[in-house]
This record gives sequence, C-alpha cells and structure tokens, in this order.
Amino acid sequence: MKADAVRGHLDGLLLAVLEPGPLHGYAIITAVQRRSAGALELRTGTVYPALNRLERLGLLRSTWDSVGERRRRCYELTDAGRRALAEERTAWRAFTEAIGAVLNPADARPGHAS
Amino acid sequence: MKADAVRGHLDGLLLAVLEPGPLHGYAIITAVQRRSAGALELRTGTVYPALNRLERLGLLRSTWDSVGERRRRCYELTDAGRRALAEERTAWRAFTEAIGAVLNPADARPGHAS
DNA sequence: GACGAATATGTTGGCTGCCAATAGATAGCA
DNA sequence: TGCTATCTATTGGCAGCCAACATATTCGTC
Repeated sequence: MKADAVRGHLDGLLLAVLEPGPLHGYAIITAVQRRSAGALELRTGTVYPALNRLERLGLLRSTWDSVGERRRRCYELTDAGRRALAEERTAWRAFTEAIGAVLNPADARPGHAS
Repeated sequence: MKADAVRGHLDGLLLAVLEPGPLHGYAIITAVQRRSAGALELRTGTVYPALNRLERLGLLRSTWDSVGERRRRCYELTDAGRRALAEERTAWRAFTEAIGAVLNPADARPGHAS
C-alpha cells in the first residue's frame, strides 16, 4: 500500500473503528491495522491531529482514563459522529463506483439488476 | 464528489480510458466524465500535466494530428503503459479491499468462501 | 460579421492534508 | 541496566490536484 493512500478517507476510517465502542489513540491505530489485515499502517502524526480535529468538529468526544500511572485519552462517537460515519460510507460507495466504472468499464456487476 | 477525490488514482483513470484506443486530451476528459456517469470532472490543470508526466515515464506516446486548422495531440498506451494499467487495477483492488474492510467490517461478502 | 458556446491545449501559483522525524513518558521483561 | 512495547503529541515538508488564467479554432445563429 503506497503511503498517502488514505488521503481523503482517513476520517471515515477513524469513525468506523470507533463504532463498536470507545478506544484510545494507540488502540485506534492497531485496530485499523488489524481490520485491514495489515494493509493500513497509520502514523501518529496522522492520527492524533485528525482525532483532535474530529473532536473540534463535534464528531468525537474524549475522556482521560488512567491505568495505573499511565494516562489514556479515550475517544467515542457522538451522535453527529454516527451521522458523519453514515455519510462517509455513502461517499465511499459513490467514490469506488465512480473510479471503478472508469477503471473497469466492462464490469459485469452481477447482482445489480438495472 | 468532493474535489481532490481522485488524488492518487489519476494515472489509472487516464490509462484506463486510453485502453480502447488513442484519444486527445479534451476527449480524455469527456471520456472520464461519461464513464463515471458525470461523477468525475477532471480539470485541464489536472489532466495536461499528468499526460505529459505519463509520456515522460514512457507509459504514453503522443502524436499531433490535424483536423483542418486545429491541432490535436493524440495519446496512446505503450506496452509499459498497459503493464502499468494492470498494476493500477491490482493496486485499486487492494486499496478498496483495505479501506472497505475497515469501513464495513461486517460485510457478508457473499460468494467469498474463506 | 458579430457574438457566444463548444472544442482544444497549455501554465502558474497555491493550498490541503498526510507523513517523516522528533520528543518524551510509563511499564514489563531479561 | 537496557530494550521493547505502550501511549501521547508537535513540527516541518512536500506531493499532487485544482482554480484561474491565457490562447486559438470552429460552428451556429441572429
């Protein structure tokens, strides 16, 4: 996977891994990596600023929680975040259909009764 | 479709619309637009520099052809271009599978016997 | 014969947004 | 005593697409 590939789709990834429940930043990175079978390795310089931005936008809410002396910042989806996630999924579908239609015009697209 | 969406996938689009046969720049833009059902509207400032770059890379070959007084620059795929297109398709598949797996983890993916 | 729209090719500057590099702290293990 | 994993965070850079601009031909139409 070439670097920079997630450009424009990062927000959706972050919102998606937070859908099942709250996670802290480091766990978000490993969750994305695990869910993508190792294909997507986000960097801290990518994730932490993005999480802050999403919180400023009201899509996430964060709380500090302590495990012993270690502090973790846990993020969870807000209602607006869930709506945004739904929009990201719709946009992703439109995006892949548009690019896919150009890249593979002869697609049989089975199961799609037009 | 948000602007900037094709970032990282432009080369594949250009190579793909040239697969059936040679086209000039303006026709390439309309072809992408038509194939994507209007979703992708590439700009000249995006396409012309990209075509030049792809020619420098040896993936395209261009010839000037004249229709009356008007001059058109027609691009066609080279062998290297066809190989690059195949790679772009493979990369696109890996990309959509990776993002899709994170975005829609519960995908039933019918027909895929794991 | 003038005007607009479509056809056709190109360049320049700028901005968005991800990444590499860097920094620093705790915890567990050998 | 180190080494690795866990955990958070900032800064600077730059790739790459786009908006805006510049220019010319062709065709319909008024």
